[in-house]
Amino acid sequence: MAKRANCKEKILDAAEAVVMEMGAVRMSLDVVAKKAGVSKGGLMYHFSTKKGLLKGMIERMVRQFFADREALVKEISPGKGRMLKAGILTALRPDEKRERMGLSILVVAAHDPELLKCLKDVHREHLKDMAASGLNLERAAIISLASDGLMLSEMLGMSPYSPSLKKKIMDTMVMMIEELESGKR
Amino acid sequence: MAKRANCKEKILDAAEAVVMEMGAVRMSLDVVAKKAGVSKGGLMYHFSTKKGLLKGMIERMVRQFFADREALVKEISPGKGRMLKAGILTALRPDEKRERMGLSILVVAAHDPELLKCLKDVHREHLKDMAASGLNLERAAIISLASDGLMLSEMLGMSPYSPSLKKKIMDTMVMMIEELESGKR
DNA sequence: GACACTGTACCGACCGGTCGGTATACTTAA
DNA sequence: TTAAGTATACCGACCGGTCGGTACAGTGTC
Repeated sequence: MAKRANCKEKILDAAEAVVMEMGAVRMSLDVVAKKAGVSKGGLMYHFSTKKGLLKGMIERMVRQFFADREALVKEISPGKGRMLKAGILTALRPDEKRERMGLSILVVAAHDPELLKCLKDVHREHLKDMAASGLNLERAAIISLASDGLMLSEMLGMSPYSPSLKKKIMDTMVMMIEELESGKR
Repeated sequence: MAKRANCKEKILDAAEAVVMEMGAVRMSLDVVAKKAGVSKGGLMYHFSTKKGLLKGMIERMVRQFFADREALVKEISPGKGRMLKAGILTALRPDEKRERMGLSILVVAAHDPELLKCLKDVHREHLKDMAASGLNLERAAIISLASDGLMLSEMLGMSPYSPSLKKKIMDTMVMMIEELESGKR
């Protein structure tokens, strides 16, 4: 056969869809396989354990986040806070991809929290970038954390912010980064 | 008999401990019962379904958060940002109780996300308080979100911040609230 | 025939939930 | 005083079903 270079992607998509529709604890291999339109054997061929599937989910998520940020950063005028802005705008962009990203974190956290260590590495690098950017570290971290908080709250379905207020908050975040850039504090 | 007013509490403690030790998906009724030192039947007597147990977990968590904040707010000098400060300091106080609080959110999110709606209500009320406080709403929200972000990141084990940096970040948050109070911004 | 898969049947552990039963304390009323 | 009845708290065997994982016999393509 060999026509499926994207078979793994299809399975990963299915896994996210299952989590979205049925909840994190109900993401079993059988239902993911069915959703992806492959047999259980087929799924096991690509991901030999459930842990492998979970790992595949976060790794793809991280890859996708970096790719999206990469694409966005070009549209932002240069400055010390450019990367921070791009990160926030990427994480908070209101689309289904972003929603699925949160779900991936949730399933993995529920099943095998140690797999999230790779996200810790991502955050650590992010922190290093911030420290090197010349912005006030604590204040930059707070803005970055606020973005995480908003994303995570939405993923848990407990964000009380309307889309319009969310938009205003995002604008204010960008403004605060610019204040940091100008040293105004 | 009647000596056990705290039997439910004991079970809730056990449930949190199980999540902490074994992960959210492994929190089964059998192991919670064993951990609590009661039989399965005993557990089912107090919480007739798993959903009931989960509900008990978040409800206790919310109660505890408010009680702790209530106690803390008295120690903070009056001002428009008093409640916000107390909330942040309560959510971020580094102790085991706080750690367990995050875990409760995680299990519930994994098993039955709709039970988190009560947290949405809590946040909504919090937002109303902020709007009424006279502080700049977007900026106050950002600080509050940063506190959520830090707590949630820690709960997921993906916070890259050292305790000392975390402390500095918390201090900066308090400082920013005071800037907001003085209308400097 | 080697490779890249698919489909299905199956395993044992574990899941949430039920059920019949027990022990103890309190209430009632003959 | 005591026997009967009621309510509360708890036990643990058990049920049907689901889980992650295995085994293996195909199947179409190079």
